[in-house]
Amino acid sequence: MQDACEAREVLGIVGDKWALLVVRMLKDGPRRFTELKRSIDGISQRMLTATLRDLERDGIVIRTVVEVMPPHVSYELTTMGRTLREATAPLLEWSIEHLPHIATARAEYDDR
Amino acid sequence: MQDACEAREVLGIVGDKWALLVVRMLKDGPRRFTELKRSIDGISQRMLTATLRDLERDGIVIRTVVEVMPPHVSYELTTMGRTLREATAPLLEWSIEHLPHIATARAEYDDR
DNA sequence: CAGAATCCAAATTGATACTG
DNA sequence: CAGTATCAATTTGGATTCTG
Repeated sequence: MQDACEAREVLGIVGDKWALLVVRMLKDGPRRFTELKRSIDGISQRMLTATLRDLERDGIVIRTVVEVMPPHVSYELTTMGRTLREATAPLLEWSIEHLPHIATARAEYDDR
Repeated sequence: MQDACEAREVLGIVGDKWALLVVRMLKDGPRRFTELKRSIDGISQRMLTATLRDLERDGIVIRTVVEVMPPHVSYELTTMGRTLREATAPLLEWSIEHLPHIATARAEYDDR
């Protein structure tokens, strides 16, 4: 299993509780910190900050300070970030297709 | 963002630290508990048990007690489990392709 | 607005020992 | 072999307060 190492590394990125949610929010272009905060239900500003910094560190998002009045901070996907987003698309489709089935399986399992 | 809910649910499955690693180990057919334990480096037997139970509960793996001597327990992917495995394949390819780039980005970031 | 810093509660996890 | 049970340690995360 020579690629087990790769699999684990990528899990450090996508396995993060919020990372893929943030990537998804950025798929249609740049978003501001507050926009992200508002649109990702339940995320604290602490976690959003941490998630964004990790993604920035990994070269998946770019952080830009926009010097208008009032100034704000904009985040957008890098080229690599967009390829990541594309690579996760099948997973989202899978979830939309199978989640009902999973709910059923789970309910049956819990009945026993 | 009407599918945010789906995205979050699926993260509850794939976002698990070990789940995808287990699914990957099962891609070529059934494996026994101990085989999985050995081949997934660093997993404790506690975590393997918990991960397998979650996957079983969600209808992604099947647990079978094999009544030979000595008896053992076999795990294999369900049909749905195999579709999940296929849906995660692009992500693995992505990781193999981009991980070096991520390492670079990370190193540069940390230098500052 | 976009964070940083601090504090604290809760959830995860590993190590270990035990069992049918 | 394939777990379960328990405990301790670490991590994680939320709430809150403060700042350029």
